[in-house]
Amino acid sequence: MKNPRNPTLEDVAREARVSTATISRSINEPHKVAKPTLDRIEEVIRRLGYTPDFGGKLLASRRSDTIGAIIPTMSNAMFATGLQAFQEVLAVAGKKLLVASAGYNSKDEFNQIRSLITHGADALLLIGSTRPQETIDFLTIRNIPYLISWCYKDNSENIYSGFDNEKAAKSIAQKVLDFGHRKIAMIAGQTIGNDRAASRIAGVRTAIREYGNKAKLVNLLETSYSLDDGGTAFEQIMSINDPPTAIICGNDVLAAGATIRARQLSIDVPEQVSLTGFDDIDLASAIFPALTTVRVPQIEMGKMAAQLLLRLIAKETNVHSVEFDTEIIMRDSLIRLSTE
Amino acid sequence: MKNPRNPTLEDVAREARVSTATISRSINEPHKVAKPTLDRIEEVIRRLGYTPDFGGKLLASRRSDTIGAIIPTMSNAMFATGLQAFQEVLAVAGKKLLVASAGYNSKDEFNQIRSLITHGADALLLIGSTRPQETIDFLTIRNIPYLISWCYKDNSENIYSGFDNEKAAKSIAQKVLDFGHRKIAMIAGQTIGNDRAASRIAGVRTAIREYGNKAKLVNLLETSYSLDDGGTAFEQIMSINDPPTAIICGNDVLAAGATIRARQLSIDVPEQVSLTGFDDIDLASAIFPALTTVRVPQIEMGKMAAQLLLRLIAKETNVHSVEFDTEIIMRDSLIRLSTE
DNA sequence: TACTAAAATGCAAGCGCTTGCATTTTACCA
DNA sequence: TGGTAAAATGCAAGCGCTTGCATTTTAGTA
Repeated sequence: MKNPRNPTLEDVAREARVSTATISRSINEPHKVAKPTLDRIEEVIRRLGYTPDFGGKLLASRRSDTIGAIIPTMSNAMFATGLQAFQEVLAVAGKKLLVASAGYNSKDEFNQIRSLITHGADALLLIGSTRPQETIDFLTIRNIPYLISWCYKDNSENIYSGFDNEKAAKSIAQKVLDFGHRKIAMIAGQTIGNDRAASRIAGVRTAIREYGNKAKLVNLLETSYSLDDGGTAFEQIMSINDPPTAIICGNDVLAAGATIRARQLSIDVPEQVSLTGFDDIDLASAIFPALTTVRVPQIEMGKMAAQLLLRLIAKETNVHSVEFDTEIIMRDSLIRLSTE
Repeated sequence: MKNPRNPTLEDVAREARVSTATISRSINEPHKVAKPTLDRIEEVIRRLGYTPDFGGKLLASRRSDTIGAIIPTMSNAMFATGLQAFQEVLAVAGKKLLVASAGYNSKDEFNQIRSLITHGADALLLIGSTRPQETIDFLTIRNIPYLISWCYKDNSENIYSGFDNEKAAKSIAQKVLDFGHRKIAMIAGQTIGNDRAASRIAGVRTAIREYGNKAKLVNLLETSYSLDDGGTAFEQIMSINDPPTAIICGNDVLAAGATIRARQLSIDVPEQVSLTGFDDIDLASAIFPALTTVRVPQIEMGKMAAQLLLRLIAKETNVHSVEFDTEIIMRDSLIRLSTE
């Protein structure tokens, strides 16, 4: 995609009366080049408008300084925010971000992984911990450094920068139980290809089971992540005879959708039914009533992911997973049930 | 980042008893290779686990199949959504997306442009139409195909996939005027390095001026794009003696922030003051009262941007700008003023 | 069967850069 | 001033792939 011909190292070398090796070093290891030479070279580079050719550089150095990320979608503020933080840290280290999205399909993910590698990614950021053996084999055989985010497992095979979805979900469910709710429903995300959604369900289930047989998960719906889907699920849940007093939602978007639909149906949140979210995106605090939700450290997670990955690329050995804590943010959508 | 040594074209060639040229063609132009040969090659490729080396390929072909995008930030749902759509179209064409963010700083933007080119981008997606001559010169000299999105200008020098921010802002201001509002304020985004924010202000100004001297822009505040900033600006605007009856916000986030703050201050929206947003992100319909706003075709814009860019890369000649229409979405935050 | 055009394949010259090693220059010290 | 180590620079061999052109093979026709 270049012009007639862009200046090459050789052009610069000729003009600056040094060898191409020196030019290369002046760019990559300037401390190894004498100051006057450096100045002269810089002047020529500027004058000629030289920029290194990526292909040549990559071929010779076997390094693209590019990191690939495969996320479900940027449309979810959750991932977009984390990815932004991730990218900012990379940028400081002079690395670039190659983005691919795979929805929640592991077959797509594998293709995207291959494609990112084909496009030169030195390392990968992946979301979620379950994937087909084929994918894992590919990563292993090719010896590709990768890191998993948005979840955490006590699992020495992989390196994580994330949090324990199950534990977090359990904690919000316990809070709901603490507040006196016994008839509980859940609007979860689609679990196919999404282990986070599955873990969140598991967490809620565990909390309720451990509470004993007074509490019950009266309804569990899986749905896609959109405001409308959340609303539809809400409507369905509330249309039964003896509706739950609290609905735990798999994320804030679903909870927000439920909130909106509740208003349309003149169902009072939280008086008639309490609602909780998950993630703590902007939406959670913007909506009325503001969502009680689980704060997930999206930005910290993204930054840490970048830092760990950079260390992995630098061939550091003692790189370990980082687990983040989540926190329940009390707002207005969850109330204490006075009458038990 | 590769293992001891990954198989190369030569390895495959030796094993399949053909030349490297044939292997190359079997991958890139399979129709030019005889069926039996093709089969044999494919078998060897699979057996050896060969994948083309990006550096070699790029160096020889001068094409990375990678497109760079520089956006202010992915944290704004606005851009994240558009970028997601952009990326999806590219993916279908086998291109990858290299992402950089530059905030609203044109100096940063220039650096990011250089950096993306250095990292092999074949073409660029840029946001906004004003940039320093230095940047434009670089793009021109290097003959880098690029496309501008999120705005539109009648300007044959560049190719746009966007909408006219000024016109759109003017339309919402006219709507506010139509609804009987005469004392109007505006909470705008920072205009430094952000021509969209500036255009939106200009549009509002024009509408009010054209309306005649009965209407007045009583206050105009520029602020960063966050919920809190919107709230602060709102509070400031409403704290004066004779506050406006309507506040036009530069985007939905600011309007949402204003809405939240209004509730905290017990100021009734829209009874005491009407509010309008801009962009129509999820937040706009999720908040209460739902925002009357300007719908911006983020997804269509992103898709079209990708399509145009692909054609630009393919060296098509008659590639022209596409202007999208915006639409006012009437919801509840703007009411008609009964008493004039 | 001989001839020809088309299809298939091979040849080999790069593409622009990095880097280990060799050589030259500089800086410092006695 | 000569000697030495360190700093600066140069040399040149690749890195793995694409592609224009040349050559060989195949298929079709008379």
